[in-house]
Amino acid sequence: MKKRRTIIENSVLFQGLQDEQLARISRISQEKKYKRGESIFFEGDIATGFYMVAEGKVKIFKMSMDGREQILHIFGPGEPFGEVPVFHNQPFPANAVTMTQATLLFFPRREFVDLVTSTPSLALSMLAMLSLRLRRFASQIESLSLKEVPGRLAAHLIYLADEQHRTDRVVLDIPKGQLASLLGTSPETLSRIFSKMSEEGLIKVEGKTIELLEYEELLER
Amino acid sequence: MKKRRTIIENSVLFQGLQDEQLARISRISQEKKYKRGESIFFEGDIATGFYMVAEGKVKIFKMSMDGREQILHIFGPGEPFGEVPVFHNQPFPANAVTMTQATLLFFPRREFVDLVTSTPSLALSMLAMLSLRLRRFASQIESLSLKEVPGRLAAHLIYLADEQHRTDRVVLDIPKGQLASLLGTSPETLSRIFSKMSEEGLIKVEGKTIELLEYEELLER
DNA sequence: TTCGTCCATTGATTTATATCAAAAAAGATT
DNA sequence: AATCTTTTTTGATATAAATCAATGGACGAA
Repeated sequence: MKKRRTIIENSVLFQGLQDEQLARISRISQEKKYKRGESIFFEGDIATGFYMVAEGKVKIFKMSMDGREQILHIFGPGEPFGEVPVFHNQPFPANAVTMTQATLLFFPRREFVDLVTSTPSLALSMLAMLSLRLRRFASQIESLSLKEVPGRLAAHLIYLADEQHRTDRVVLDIPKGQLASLLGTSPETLSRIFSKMSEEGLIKVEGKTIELLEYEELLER
Repeated sequence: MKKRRTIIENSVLFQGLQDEQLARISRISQEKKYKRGESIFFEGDIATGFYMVAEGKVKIFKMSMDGREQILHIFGPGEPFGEVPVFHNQPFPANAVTMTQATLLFFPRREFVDLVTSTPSLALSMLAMLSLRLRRFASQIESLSLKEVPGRLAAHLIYLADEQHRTDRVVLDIPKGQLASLLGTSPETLSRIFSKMSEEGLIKVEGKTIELLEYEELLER
Protein backbone atom coordinates (compact mmCIF):
# COMPACT_ATOMS: atom_id res chain seq x y z
CA MET A 1 0.00 0.00 0.00
CA LYS A 2 0.89 3.64 -0.25
CA LYS A 3 3.15 5.07 2.36
CA ARG A 4 1.46 6.58 5.37
CA ARG A 5 3.11 9.88 4.69
CA THR A 6 1.73 9.96 1.15
CA ILE A 7 -1.79 9.41 2.39
CA ILE A 8 -1.44 12.19 4.92
CA GLU A 9 0.02 14.76 2.59
CA ASN A 10 -2.65 14.16 -0.02
CA SER A 11 -5.56 14.18 2.39
CA VAL A 12 -8.25 16.81 2.54
CA LEU A 13 -7.37 17.65 6.09
CA PHE A 14 -3.62 17.96 5.87
CA GLN A 15 -2.74 18.70 2.27
CA GLY A 16 -0.75 21.85 1.75
CA LEU A 17 0.94 21.76 5.13
CA GLN A 18 4.68 22.18 5.40
CA ASP A 19 7.02 19.21 5.61
CA GLU A 20 7.83 19.76 9.24
CA GLN A 21 4.15 19.87 10.16
CA LEU A 22 3.35 16.80 8.10
CA ALA A 23 6.15 14.92 9.80
CA ARG A 24 4.71 15.67 13.22
CA ILE A 25 1.25 14.60 12.16
CA SER A 26 2.64 11.44 10.68
CA ARG A 27 4.48 10.68 13.89
CA ILE A 28 1.39 10.65 16.08
CA SER A 29 -0.67 8.55 13.68
CA GLN A 30 -1.17 4.83 14.15
CA GLU A 31 -1.85 2.38 11.40
CA LYS A 32 -4.70 -0.07 11.96
CA LYS A 33 -5.84 -2.92 9.77
CA TYR A 34 -9.43 -4.08 9.52
CA LYS A 35 -11.24 -6.92 7.86
CA ARG A 36 -14.32 -6.30 5.82
CA GLY A 37 -17.38 -5.61 7.94
CA GLU A 38 -15.50 -4.80 11.13
CA SER A 39 -16.76 -2.11 13.46
CA ILE A 40 -14.57 0.91 14.00
CA PHE A 41 -16.75 2.73 16.52
CA PHE A 42 -20.33 2.90 17.69
CA GLU A 43 -22.73 5.74 18.17
CA GLY A 44 -22.28 7.16 21.66
CA ASP A 45 -18.68 5.98 22.06
CA ILE A 46 -16.26 8.40 23.65
CA ALA A 47 -14.25 9.88 20.81
CA THR A 48 -10.65 9.16 21.72
CA GLY A 49 -9.36 10.04 18.29
CA PHE A 50 -10.26 10.34 14.65
CA TYR A 51 -9.49 8.32 11.58
CA MET A 52 -8.39 8.64 8.02
CA VAL A 53 -8.86 6.01 5.34
CA ALA A 54 -5.58 4.81 3.87
CA GLU A 55 -7.01 1.89 1.95
CA GLY A 56 -10.52 0.57 1.48
CA LYS A 57 -13.94 2.00 2.21
CA VAL A 58 -15.77 2.86 5.40
CA LYS A 59 -19.42 3.61 5.91
CA ILE A 60 -20.86 5.88 8.56
CA PHE A 61 -24.43 5.05 9.46
CA LYS A 62 -27.21 5.38 11.97
CA MET A 63 -29.51 2.63 13.08
CA SER A 64 -33.25 3.22 13.15
CA MET A 65 -35.47 1.70 15.82
CA ASP A 66 -36.65 -1.02 13.50
CA GLY A 67 -33.08 -2.05 12.81
CA ARG A 68 -32.70 -0.51 9.41
CA GLU A 69 -29.48 1.30 8.77
CA GLN A 70 -29.28 4.74 7.25
CA ILE A 71 -25.96 5.38 5.58
CA LEU A 72 -24.80 8.93 6.11
CA HIS A 73 -21.44 8.82 4.32
CA ILE A 74 -19.08 6.52 2.59
CA PHE A 75 -15.44 7.44 2.89
CA GLY A 76 -12.52 6.34 0.75
CA PRO A 77 -8.75 6.83 0.69
CA GLY A 78 -7.54 10.18 1.96
CA GLU A 79 -10.78 11.11 3.67
CA PRO A 80 -10.91 11.75 7.40
CA PHE A 81 -13.89 10.74 9.49
CA GLY A 82 -14.89 11.18 13.07
CA GLU A 83 -12.87 14.37 13.29
CA VAL A 84 -15.80 16.68 13.93
CA PRO A 85 -16.86 15.09 17.25
CA VAL A 86 -13.22 14.65 18.19
CA PHE A 87 -12.46 18.32 17.67
CA HIS A 88 -15.58 19.25 19.60
CA ASN A 89 -14.83 16.71 22.33
CA GLN A 90 -18.16 14.98 21.92
CA PRO A 91 -19.18 11.32 21.57
CA PHE A 92 -19.47 9.82 18.09
CA PRO A 93 -22.93 10.58 16.67
CA ALA A 94 -23.07 7.51 14.42
CA ASN A 95 -21.51 4.11 13.77
CA ALA A 96 -18.57 3.28 11.53
CA VAL A 97 -17.94 -0.04 9.80
CA THR A 98 -15.51 -1.08 7.09
CA MET A 99 -17.12 -2.00 3.79
CA THR A 100 -13.99 -3.68 2.49
CA GLN A 101 -10.76 -4.82 3.96
CA ALA A 102 -9.21 -1.55 5.08
CA THR A 103 -6.20 0.19 6.47
CA LEU A 104 -6.90 3.24 8.58
CA LEU A 105 -4.76 5.86 10.20
CA PHE A 106 -5.77 6.67 13.74
CA PHE A 107 -4.97 10.04 15.28
CA PRO A 108 -5.33 9.94 19.06
CA ARG A 109 -7.18 12.95 20.37
CA ARG A 110 -4.81 13.58 23.24
CA GLU A 111 -1.76 13.72 21.05
CA PHE A 112 -3.41 15.69 18.33
CA VAL A 113 -4.60 18.26 20.84
CA ASP A 114 -1.13 18.45 22.33
CA LEU A 115 0.30 18.99 18.89
CA VAL A 116 -2.11 21.77 18.05
CA THR A 117 -1.60 23.33 21.46
CA SER A 118 2.14 23.40 21.18
CA THR A 119 2.12 24.51 17.57
CA PRO A 120 -0.41 27.27 16.99
CA SER A 121 0.81 27.70 13.45
CA LEU A 122 -0.30 24.16 12.65
CA ALA A 123 -3.90 24.94 13.47
CA LEU A 124 -3.73 28.14 11.48
CA SER A 125 -2.28 26.38 8.44
CA MET A 126 -4.96 23.74 8.65
CA LEU A 127 -7.61 26.41 8.90
CA ALA A 128 -6.11 28.20 5.93
CA MET A 129 -6.08 25.04 3.85
CA LEU A 130 -9.64 24.15 4.73
CA SER A 131 -10.68 27.69 3.90
CA LEU A 132 -9.00 27.46 0.53
CA ARG A 133 -10.82 24.26 -0.24
CA LEU A 134 -14.13 25.75 0.81
CA ARG A 135 -13.46 28.59 -1.58
CA ARG A 136 -12.80 26.16 -4.42
CA PHE A 137 -15.89 24.17 -3.60
CA ALA A 138 -17.98 27.31 -3.57
CA SER A 139 -16.88 28.18 -7.05
CA GLN A 140 -17.46 24.64 -8.22
CA ILE A 141 -21.02 24.81 -6.93
CA GLU A 142 -21.44 28.14 -8.63
CA SER A 143 -20.13 26.67 -11.82
CA LEU A 144 -22.37 23.63 -11.71
CA SER A 145 -25.57 25.49 -11.16
CA LEU A 146 -25.05 28.82 -12.80
CA LYS A 147 -23.03 27.97 -15.88
CA GLU A 148 -23.77 25.54 -18.61
CA VAL A 149 -21.26 22.99 -19.78
CA PRO A 150 -19.26 25.20 -22.19
CA GLY A 151 -18.82 27.71 -19.39
CA ARG A 152 -17.67 25.02 -17.01
CA LEU A 153 -15.20 23.69 -19.54
CA ALA A 154 -13.85 27.18 -20.17
CA ALA A 155 -13.48 27.75 -16.44
CA HIS A 156 -11.63 24.47 -16.11
CA LEU A 157 -9.27 25.28 -18.96
CA ILE A 158 -8.50 28.61 -17.35
CA TYR A 159 -7.91 26.84 -14.07
CA LEU A 160 -5.49 24.41 -15.73
CA ALA A 161 -3.73 27.24 -17.54
CA ASP A 162 -3.26 28.98 -14.23
CA GLU A 163 -1.94 25.81 -12.66
CA GLN A 164 0.44 25.13 -15.53
CA HIS A 165 1.65 28.72 -15.65
CA ARG A 166 0.86 29.44 -19.26
CA THR A 167 -1.87 31.05 -21.28
CA ASP A 168 -1.21 29.53 -24.70
CA ARG A 169 -1.92 25.88 -24.10
CA VAL A 170 -2.72 23.32 -21.43
CA VAL A 171 -2.33 19.57 -21.14
CA LEU A 172 -5.18 17.54 -19.69
CA ASP A 173 -4.01 15.39 -16.82
CA ILE A 174 -6.96 12.98 -17.00
CA PRO A 175 -8.84 11.17 -19.80
CA LYS A 176 -11.63 13.16 -21.39
CA GLY A 177 -14.24 10.81 -20.02
CA GLN A 178 -13.12 11.59 -16.49
CA LEU A 179 -13.05 15.26 -17.27
CA ALA A 180 -16.67 14.97 -18.34
CA SER A 181 -17.57 13.52 -14.99
CA LEU A 182 -15.59 16.21 -13.19
CA LEU A 183 -17.57 18.84 -15.06
CA GLY A 184 -20.81 17.06 -14.30
CA THR A 185 -21.60 16.05 -17.87
CA SER A 186 -21.29 13.09 -20.27
CA PRO A 187 -18.35 12.19 -22.51
CA GLU A 188 -20.52 12.68 -25.61
CA THR A 189 -21.55 16.16 -24.62
CA LEU A 190 -18.01 17.11 -23.71
CA SER A 191 -16.77 15.87 -27.05
CA ARG A 192 -19.34 17.92 -28.92
CA ILE A 193 -18.45 21.01 -26.97
CA PHE A 194 -14.78 20.52 -27.68
CA SER A 195 -15.54 20.47 -31.39
CA LYS A 196 -17.91 23.41 -31.21
CA MET A 197 -15.33 25.51 -29.40
CA SER A 198 -12.78 24.44 -31.99
CA GLU A 199 -15.06 25.50 -34.85
CA GLU A 200 -15.49 28.85 -33.13
CA GLY A 201 -11.72 29.18 -33.11
CA LEU A 202 -11.49 29.40 -29.35
CA ILE A 203 -9.29 26.36 -28.92
CA LYS A 204 -7.49 23.68 -30.87
CA VAL A 205 -7.60 20.13 -29.57
CA GLU A 206 -4.80 17.67 -30.22
CA GLY A 207 -5.31 14.66 -28.01
CA LYS A 208 -4.65 15.77 -24.48
CA THR A 209 -3.13 19.06 -25.53
CA ILE A 210 -5.48 22.00 -25.84
CA GLU A 211 -4.26 25.19 -27.44
CA LEU A 212 -5.98 28.25 -26.06
CA LEU A 213 -6.36 30.49 -29.11
CA GLU A 214 -8.57 33.07 -27.43
CA TYR A 215 -7.68 33.18 -23.77
CA GLU A 216 -9.62 36.38 -23.19
CA GLU A 217 -12.75 34.97 -24.78
CA LEU A 218 -12.53 31.90 -22.59
CA LEU A 219 -12.47 34.09 -19.51
CA GLU A 220 -15.83 35.53 -20.54
CA ARG A 221 -17.61 32.23 -20.75
CA MET B 1 -33.31 39.68 22.25
CA LYS B 2 -31.01 37.29 24.03
CA LYS B 3 -27.94 38.68 25.60
CA ARG B 4 -24.88 38.72 23.46
CA ARG B 5 -23.03 36.61 25.96
CA THR B 6 -25.75 33.95 25.86
CA ILE B 7 -25.54 33.67 22.09
CA ILE B 8 -21.79 33.35 22.26
CA GLU B 9 -21.62 30.72 24.95
CA ASN B 10 -24.26 28.57 23.31
CA SER B 11 -22.81 28.72 19.82
CA VAL B 12 -21.19 25.63 18.34
CA LEU B 13 -18.04 27.59 17.80
CA PHE B 14 -17.53 28.92 21.29
CA GLN B 15 -19.30 26.41 23.49
CA GLY B 16 -17.13 24.80 26.10
CA LEU B 17 -14.69 27.67 26.38
CA GLN B 18 -13.79 29.06 29.76
CA ASP B 19 -15.42 32.13 31.22
CA GLU B 20 -12.39 34.26 30.74
CA GLN B 21 -12.15 33.42 27.06
CA LEU B 22 -15.85 33.91 26.54
CA ALA B 23 -15.53 37.31 28.11
CA ARG B 24 -12.71 38.14 25.79
CA ILE B 25 -14.70 37.05 22.79
CA SER B 26 -17.66 39.03 23.94
CA ARG B 27 -15.42 42.03 24.33
CA ILE B 28 -14.08 42.00 20.79
CA SER B 29 -17.46 41.42 19.19
CA GLN B 30 -19.66 44.19 17.86
CA GLU B 31 -23.40 44.01 17.58
CA LYS B 32 -24.99 45.09 14.29
CA LYS B 33 -28.64 45.31 13.33
CA TYR B 34 -30.02 44.74 9.86
CA LYS B 35 -33.35 45.04 8.13
CA ARG B 36 -34.71 42.24 5.98
CA GLY B 37 -32.99 41.99 2.62
CA GLU B 38 -29.99 44.11 3.55
CA SER B 39 -26.56 43.24 2.19
CA ILE B 40 -23.91 42.29 4.70
CA PHE B 41 -21.10 41.89 2.22
CA PHE B 42 -20.52 41.24 -1.46
CA GLU B 43 -18.35 38.74 -3.24
CA GLY B 44 -14.97 40.35 -3.74
CA ASP B 45 -15.22 42.68 -0.74
CA ILE B 46 -12.18 42.88 1.48
CA ALA B 47 -12.92 41.01 4.69
CA THR B 48 -12.12 42.71 7.94
CA GLY B 49 -13.74 40.06 10.07
CA PHE B 50 -16.48 37.49 10.23
CA TYR B 51 -20.00 37.29 11.62
CA MET B 52 -22.27 35.22 13.77
CA VAL B 53 -26.05 35.26 13.63
CA ALA B 54 -27.62 36.34 16.92
CA GLU B 55 -31.15 36.69 15.60
CA GLY B 56 -32.72 36.11 12.20
CA LYS B 57 -31.55 34.35 9.07
CA VAL B 58 -28.80 35.04 6.56
CA LYS B 59 -28.19 33.58 3.13
CA ILE B 60 -24.83 33.17 1.45
CA PHE B 61 -25.05 33.01 -2.32
CA LYS B 62 -23.33 33.38 -5.66
CA MET B 63 -24.71 35.40 -8.53
CA SER B 64 -24.44 34.74 -12.27
CA MET B 65 -23.98 37.51 -14.80
CA ASP B 66 -27.62 37.34 -15.79
CA GLY B 67 -28.80 37.68 -12.22
CA ARG B 68 -29.61 34.11 -11.26
CA GLU B 69 -28.58 33.19 -7.76
CA GLN B 70 -27.35 29.97 -6.23
CA ILE B 71 -27.66 29.79 -2.47
CA LEU B 72 -24.69 28.12 -0.79
CA HIS B 73 -25.82 28.25 2.83
CA ILE B 74 -28.56 29.56 5.02
CA PHE B 75 -27.49 30.39 8.55
CA GLY B 76 -29.53 30.89 11.70
CA PRO B 77 -28.86 31.85 15.33
CA GLY B 78 -25.53 30.72 16.71
CA GLU B 79 -23.96 29.99 13.35
CA PRO B 80 -20.85 31.81 12.15
CA PHE B 81 -20.32 32.87 8.55
CA GLY B 82 -17.74 34.69 6.50
CA GLU B 83 -14.86 32.94 8.29
CA VAL B 84 -13.10 31.72 5.18
CA PRO B 85 -11.30 35.01 4.47
CA VAL B 86 -10.23 35.25 8.10
CA PHE B 87 -7.80 32.40 7.60
CA HIS B 88 -7.02 32.99 4.01
CA ASN B 89 -6.73 36.73 3.85
CA GLN B 90 -8.60 37.05 0.58
CA PRO B 91 -11.84 38.75 -0.37
CA PHE B 92 -15.21 37.18 0.45
CA PRO B 93 -15.96 34.36 -1.99
CA ALA B 94 -19.72 34.99 -2.04
CA ASN B 95 -22.45 37.45 -1.12
CA ALA B 96 -24.37 37.65 2.16
CA VAL B 97 -27.85 39.10 2.60
CA THR B 98 -30.31 38.97 5.50
CA MET B 99 -33.47 36.98 4.82
CA THR B 100 -35.26 38.45 7.81
CA GLN B 101 -34.66 41.28 10.17
CA ALA B 102 -31.46 40.27 11.91
CA THR B 103 -28.95 40.97 14.63
CA LEU B 104 -25.40 39.91 13.94
CA LEU B 105 -22.22 39.83 15.94
CA PHE B 106 -19.12 40.98 14.12
CA PHE B 107 -15.66 39.73 15.07
CA PRO B 108 -12.71 41.75 13.76
CA ARG B 109 -10.16 39.58 12.03
CA ARG B 110 -6.98 40.63 13.76
CA GLU B 111 -8.22 40.15 17.29
CA PHE B 112 -9.87 36.88 16.43
CA VAL B 113 -6.77 35.38 14.87
CA ASP B 114 -4.82 36.27 18.00
CA LEU B 115 -7.47 34.58 20.05
CA VAL B 116 -7.48 31.41 17.96
CA THR B 117 -3.72 31.23 18.14
CA SER B 118 -3.73 31.39 21.89
CA THR B 119 -6.76 29.17 22.46
CA PRO B 120 -6.26 25.63 21.15
CA SER B 121 -9.78 24.50 21.91
CA LEU B 122 -11.14 27.39 19.88
CA ALA B 123 -8.84 26.40 17.04
CA LEU B 124 -10.20 22.87 17.26
CA SER B 125 -13.79 24.11 17.19
CA MET B 126 -12.99 26.16 14.18
CA LEU B 127 -11.41 23.15 12.49
CA ALA B 128 -14.50 21.10 13.26
CA MET B 129 -16.69 23.85 11.79
CA LEU B 130 -14.80 24.13 8.53
CA SER B 131 -14.43 20.40 8.24
CA LEU B 132 -18.18 20.00 8.55
CA ARG B 133 -18.84 22.69 5.98
CA LEU B 134 -16.46 21.05 3.59
CA ARG B 135 -18.37 17.82 3.91
CA ARG B 136 -21.69 19.56 3.28
CA PHE B 137 -20.28 21.23 0.20
CA ALA B 138 -19.00 17.92 -1.05
CA SER B 139 -22.43 16.40 -0.86
CA GLN B 140 -24.02 19.48 -2.40
CA ILE B 141 -21.66 19.14 -5.34
CA GLU B 142 -22.40 15.46 -5.65
CA SER B 143 -26.08 16.21 -5.53
CA LEU B 144 -25.88 18.93 -8.16
CA SER B 145 -23.91 16.87 -10.60
CA LEU B 146 -25.37 13.42 -10.03
CA LYS B 147 -29.01 13.84 -9.16
CA GLU B 148 -31.74 15.65 -10.97
CA VAL B 149 -34.08 18.02 -9.25
CA PRO B 150 -36.56 15.51 -7.75
CA GLY B 151 -33.64 13.68 -6.19
CA ARG B 152 -32.22 16.84 -4.76
CA LEU B 153 -35.58 17.81 -3.34
CA ALA B 154 -36.00 14.38 -1.77
CA ALA B 155 -32.53 14.61 -0.26
CA HIS B 156 -33.34 18.00 1.14
CA LEU B 157 -36.60 16.80 2.67
CA ILE B 158 -34.75 13.93 4.31
CA TYR B 159 -32.16 16.37 5.57
CA LEU B 160 -34.88 18.55 7.09
CA ALA B 161 -36.62 15.52 8.59
CA ASP B 162 -33.35 14.55 10.24
CA GLU B 163 -32.86 18.07 11.52
CA GLN B 164 -36.41 18.31 12.83
CA HIS B 165 -36.25 14.86 14.41
CA ARG B 166 -39.25 13.36 12.71
CA THR B 167 -40.01 11.22 9.73
CA ASP B 168 -43.67 12.04 9.18
CA ARG B 169 -43.54 15.68 8.22
CA VAL B 170 -41.23 18.65 7.89
CA VAL B 171 -41.75 22.38 7.88
CA LEU B 172 -39.90 24.50 5.34
CA ASP B 173 -38.06 27.30 7.03
CA ILE B 174 -37.68 29.35 3.87
CA PRO B 175 -39.97 30.40 0.99
CA LYS B 176 -40.22 27.92 -1.86
CA GLY B 177 -38.56 30.31 -4.27
CA GLN B 178 -35.48 30.39 -2.05
CA LEU B 179 -35.53 26.63 -1.73
CA ALA B 180 -35.43 26.49 -5.52
CA SER B 181 -32.29 28.58 -5.52
CA LEU B 182 -30.74 26.38 -2.82
CA LEU B 183 -31.44 23.30 -4.94
CA GLY B 184 -30.08 24.96 -8.04
CA THR B 185 -33.35 25.15 -9.94
CA SER B 186 -36.17 27.58 -10.74
CA PRO B 187 -39.31 28.22 -8.67
CA GLU B 188 -41.49 26.97 -11.55
CA THR B 189 -39.67 23.68 -11.80
CA LEU B 190 -39.72 23.18 -8.06
CA SER B 191 -43.44 23.84 -7.95
CA ARG B 192 -44.09 21.28 -10.66
CA ILE B 193 -42.00 18.70 -8.88
CA PHE B 194 -43.87 19.29 -5.66
CA SER B 195 -47.12 18.56 -7.45
CA LYS B 196 -45.74 15.55 -9.26
CA MET B 197 -44.48 14.03 -6.03
CA SER B 198 -47.87 14.74 -4.49
CA GLU B 199 -49.67 12.96 -7.33
CA GLU B 200 -47.39 10.01 -6.83
CA GLY B 201 -48.44 9.95 -3.21
CA LEU B 202 -44.94 10.51 -1.89
CA ILE B 203 -45.73 13.72 -0.07
CA LYS B 204 -48.56 16.06 0.73
CA VAL B 205 -47.92 19.77 0.55
CA GLU B 206 -49.82 22.24 2.71
CA GLY B 207 -48.13 25.58 2.46
CA LYS B 208 -44.82 25.26 4.23
CA THR B 209 -45.70 21.94 5.80
CA ILE B 210 -44.77 18.85 3.85
CA GLU B 211 -46.08 15.50 4.96
CA LEU B 212 -43.73 12.69 4.12
CA LEU B 213 -46.09 9.86 3.18
CA GLU B 214 -43.42 7.53 1.88
CA TYR B 215 -40.25 8.22 3.79
CA GLU B 216 -38.59 5.08 2.53
CA GLU B 217 -39.35 5.91 -1.08
CA LEU B 218 -37.89 9.36 -0.64
CA LEU B 219 -34.66 7.85 0.59
CA GLU B 220 -34.35 5.96 -2.67
CA ARG B 221 -34.57 9.00 -4.88
C1' DT C 1 0.29 -8.26 -38.76
C1' DT C 2 -4.34 -9.06 -36.45
C1' DC C 3 -7.16 -9.12 -32.59
C1' DG C 4 -9.15 -7.13 -28.55
C1' DT C 5 -9.81 -3.39 -25.34
C1' DC C 6 -10.28 1.21 -24.17
C1' DC C 7 -11.35 5.85 -25.38
C1' DA C 8 -13.27 9.31 -28.34
C1' DT C 9 -16.33 10.84 -31.77
C1' DT C 10 -20.69 11.35 -34.52
C1' DG C 11 -25.65 10.95 -35.47
C1' DA C 12 -30.53 10.46 -34.08
C1' DT C 13 -33.75 10.82 -30.50
C1' DT C 14 -35.62 11.78 -25.97
C1' DT C 15 -36.00 14.16 -21.82
C1' DA C 16 -35.47 17.27 -18.07
C1' DT C 17 -35.50 21.73 -17.14
C1' DA C 18 -35.25 26.75 -18.22
C1' DT C 19 -37.75 30.46 -19.86
C1' DC C 20 -41.61 33.43 -20.98
C1' DA C 21 -46.12 34.87 -19.76
C1' DA C 22 -50.01 35.13 -16.97
C1' DA C 23 -53.12 33.98 -13.43
C1' DA C 24 -54.06 32.70 -8.77
C1' DA C 25 -53.17 32.62 -3.97
C1' DA C 26 -51.32 34.30 0.17
C1' DG C 27 -49.63 38.05 3.09
C1' DA C 28 -48.98 42.62 4.32
C1' DT C 29 -50.46 47.55 4.58
C1' DT C 30 -53.50 51.10 4.68
C1' DA D 1 -62.50 45.44 3.53
C1' DA D 2 -59.75 47.08 -0.10
C1' DT D 3 -55.36 47.62 -2.07
C1' DC D 4 -50.79 46.48 -2.90
C1' DT D 5 -47.00 43.30 -2.83
C1' DT D 6 -44.93 39.03 -2.81
C1' DT D 7 -45.08 34.20 -3.52
C1' DT D 8 -46.74 30.23 -5.85
C1' DT D 9 -48.86 27.84 -9.46
C1' DT D 10 -50.11 26.70 -14.27
C1' DG D 11 -49.59 26.64 -19.31
C1' DA D 12 -46.98 26.86 -23.62
C1' DT D 13 -42.61 26.77 -25.74
C1' DA D 14 -37.64 26.49 -26.38
C1' DT D 15 -33.28 24.35 -25.50
C1' DA D 16 -29.31 22.21 -23.44
C1' DA D 17 -27.88 18.07 -22.54
C1' DA D 18 -28.66 12.98 -21.61
C1' DT D 19 -29.20 8.77 -23.73
C1' DC D 20 -28.99 5.16 -27.22
C1' DA D 21 -26.51 3.25 -30.89
C1' DA D 22 -22.86 2.81 -33.93
C1' DT D 23 -18.42 3.81 -35.72
C1' DG D 24 -13.66 5.03 -35.68
C1' DG D 25 -9.16 5.32 -33.96
C1' DA D 26 -5.22 4.32 -30.62
C1' DC D 27 -2.58 1.23 -28.16
C1' DG D 28 -0.90 -2.95 -26.37
C1' DA D 29 -0.82 -8.16 -26.51
C1' DA D 30 -0.31 -12.27 -28.87
